[in-house]
Amino acid sequence: MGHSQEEKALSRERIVNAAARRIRECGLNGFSIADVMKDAELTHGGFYGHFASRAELMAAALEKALHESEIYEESTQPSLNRMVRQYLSRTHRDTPISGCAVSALASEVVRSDEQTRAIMDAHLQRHVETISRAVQRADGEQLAIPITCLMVGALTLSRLVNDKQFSDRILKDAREYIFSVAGE
Amino acid sequence: MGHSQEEKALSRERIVNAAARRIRECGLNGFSIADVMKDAELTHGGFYGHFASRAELMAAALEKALHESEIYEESTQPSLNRMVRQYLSRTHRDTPISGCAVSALASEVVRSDEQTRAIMDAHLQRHVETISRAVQRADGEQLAIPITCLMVGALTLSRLVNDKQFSDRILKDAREYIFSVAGE
DNA sequence: ATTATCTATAGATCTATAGATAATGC
DNA sequence: ATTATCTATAGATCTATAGATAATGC
Repeated sequence: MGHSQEEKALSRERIVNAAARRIRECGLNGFSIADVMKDAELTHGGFYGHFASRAELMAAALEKALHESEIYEESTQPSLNRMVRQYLSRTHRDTPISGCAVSALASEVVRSDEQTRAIMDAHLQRHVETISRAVQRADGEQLAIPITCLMVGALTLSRLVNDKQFSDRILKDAREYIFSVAGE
Repeated sequence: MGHSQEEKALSRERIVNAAARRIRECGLNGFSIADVMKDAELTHGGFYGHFASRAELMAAALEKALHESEIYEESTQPSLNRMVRQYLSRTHRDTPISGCAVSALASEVVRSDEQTRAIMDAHLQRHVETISRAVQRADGEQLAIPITCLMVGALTLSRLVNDKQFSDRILKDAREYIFSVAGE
């Protein structure tokens, strides 16, 4: 049963973490509040002690999910090569639950409410700027958007196809193409 | 009330057409059977005279939606320039309801059932081959996948951002980039 | 006493089905 | 007589709320 304020804060964090994984695993509408609360080891009735609505949780969960896949950008400026190798890896393809939320949710967020779109929009703009700085070419600004679109598109499509060989090829062709254009 | 077999076939076509638009407008789970039947000017109880389940409609609707955005590929071999100008146009961005179903649904289909994924998968492979033939370069085969990923990614992200200027820039940078690499 | 969480449920919505109705077509 | 469609509803599921319970913290 309910305990200290400190424990409540930890409960809230568990709820947000569980939801941040669920949205990438099941999509924005592929799970219920009861599912998330079960993941967080709480009962679903307790949810509204933490959030006023499902929409409020979704906003917090999307921020969390986007921030997780953004962490490496906050350290010292990463090289484009390293970012691309990580983003277009088989490991990333096979673990969407902890991976890039843009790839996992983009086509759904397009149809979502204003707040949800604004959160992903802001993330995307920061991401394009990170790529822009990482491109070691005079025309880096012109390349940043195409490279970002290519990375997101390639990861998404590699997850879509059933044929493992073709999926591997999507990742490989995309990686090598980016290296040939903006490699070091 | 119910009439001839010919009328039934027309009813079925109206249902599939309505669903093919709905999936692109609202996503795979953003509408009910009642919504589709209303669009088709029928009552929702009559649905199961045409389909055994919602899943059966979804398969037919996805095939239809993908086929619509594929029609230009069936005519005489189109030029890459023309395909790119149409795909990465503001018109296409602003009318997802009749546009490319891959961009509208990719991240949802990744999490969908085997049949749904297989339908989009097959379409994607045909699409990559069409692009491959349209690229007028010796290394066209290596370019086809990156160009496809870039096109899908750019359209999706252009629909995501709120800032119209930034959205226009995504389309423009992606178009010009493809032209610079594989233009005629 | 306050509050974090739990149990139980109201109200809305969705898929699928049952039975009625009004056309078709032998 | 058959069948395409309609009306009505059963059963499942989901969000949100109400009231009970068992901790905390003055």
